[in-house]
Amino acid sequence: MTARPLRADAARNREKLRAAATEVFGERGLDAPLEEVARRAGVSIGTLYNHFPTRDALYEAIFPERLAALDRIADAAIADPDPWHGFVAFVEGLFALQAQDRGLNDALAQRFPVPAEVDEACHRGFRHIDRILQRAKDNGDLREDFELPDLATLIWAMSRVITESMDVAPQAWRRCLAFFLDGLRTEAAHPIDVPALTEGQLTSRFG
Amino acid sequence: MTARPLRADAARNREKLRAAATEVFGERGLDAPLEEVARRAGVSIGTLYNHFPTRDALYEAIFPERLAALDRIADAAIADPDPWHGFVAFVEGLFALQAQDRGLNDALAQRFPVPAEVDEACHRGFRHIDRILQRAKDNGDLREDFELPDLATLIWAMSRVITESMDVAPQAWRRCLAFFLDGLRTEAAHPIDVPALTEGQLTSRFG
DNA sequence: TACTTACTTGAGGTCTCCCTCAAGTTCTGT
DNA sequence: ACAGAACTTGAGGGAGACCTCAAGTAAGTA
Repeated sequence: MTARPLRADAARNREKLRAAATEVFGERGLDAPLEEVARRAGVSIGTLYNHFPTRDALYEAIFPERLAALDRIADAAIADPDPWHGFVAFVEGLFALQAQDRGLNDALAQRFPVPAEVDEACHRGFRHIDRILQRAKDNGDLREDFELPDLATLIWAMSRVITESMDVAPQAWRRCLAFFLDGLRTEAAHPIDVPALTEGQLTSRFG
Repeated sequence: MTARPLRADAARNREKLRAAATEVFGERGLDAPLEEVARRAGVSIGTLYNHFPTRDALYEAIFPERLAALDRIADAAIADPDPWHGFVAFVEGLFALQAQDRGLNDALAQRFPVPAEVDEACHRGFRHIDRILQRAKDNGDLREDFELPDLATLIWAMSRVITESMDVAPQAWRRCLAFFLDGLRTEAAHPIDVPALTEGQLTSRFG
């Protein structure tokens, strides 16, 4: 079970690959060619496949670190004495992360099927987030009919705004978000007759 | 200059290609393989290139019809006695079109560079739209700081929501839009400190 | 009916990315 | 210093899409 430790050069290469993957996916998104990752790591494509037999294995090596950043943002949001402010800070922090990292943007918007492990981490995070929403609702700030799946659709929405505008106006997504947030306040709410996505609908989009 | 008329079989093939392209791009988006278009038209790939030497030529053959539908929706919106209702009907009609046609969705969200002619048609449409917005603002319904470029970002946003949810919940985008619209009412408005995209920023995203 | 010209065909070259594996290289323990 | 295990290499085969062009077919005209 306990695999014997990697040889020194192998460990070095593995780390170079991880770093290169973080860079490349961050810049070009999750569909970046693996040969670019290998090239940037200064290693042959064979070595890449040696360490990470599949694309998913690379994703798994990268995402925990990113998702941890997200957790920190969520924690801060929950700790915020003002629930609405906490909620706003959370979504702004989330999207700022996405704006910095095309790969994370792709992953959160689920533009590509993502390995189970990463997916599960997102779900754990999401449950965490439920508390942020609930707190803001209980305080009368966030409209009652905004549910967790609606946050997922907001992520889809913003993910495109981010990718399309980032090169030309890196802050433009904040404006779009501001309009949206103004619609999420209790006093702005008008009844909506379309139900939220179900958990099943959210997860069934891939095989 | 006045090209002599096409031979009968050629005219038939050209039309079959147009129809197939409409179908294929509608289902699979603007990046659908041209060989699929040829296959569906029951014609060889050579013939396709014969009639439409570039992808853009195909787009140009297809979009005028679609954009005309959009114009009709805009006209109806302007004719609406209630400016806010007209505005809402316009965006709902717009996104309903996009939900029916992945290709149009791609084109309006400018997911791919689109030929100048199509682009220009969009711009003409957009100026038209300015009146819809202005009317709703003048009537005190639409917040003053919502500008034309903000509609472009809304299109980006919704285009992703549409593609991601259409297979699983074809109406889900309406819910997301409803939240957004609630943020566009005058009485929901809170000041926003990020400026709208400029015309230049909107158009400079491609070479 | 036969000829000319217009049109169609699809195999095949190119490109990009995927992934594999036999041969070569480098580390590590003795 | 050596043997052997661990690791790396990159050429190469495969898949999918792009686009071209020489050879073949069919429409229009006399």
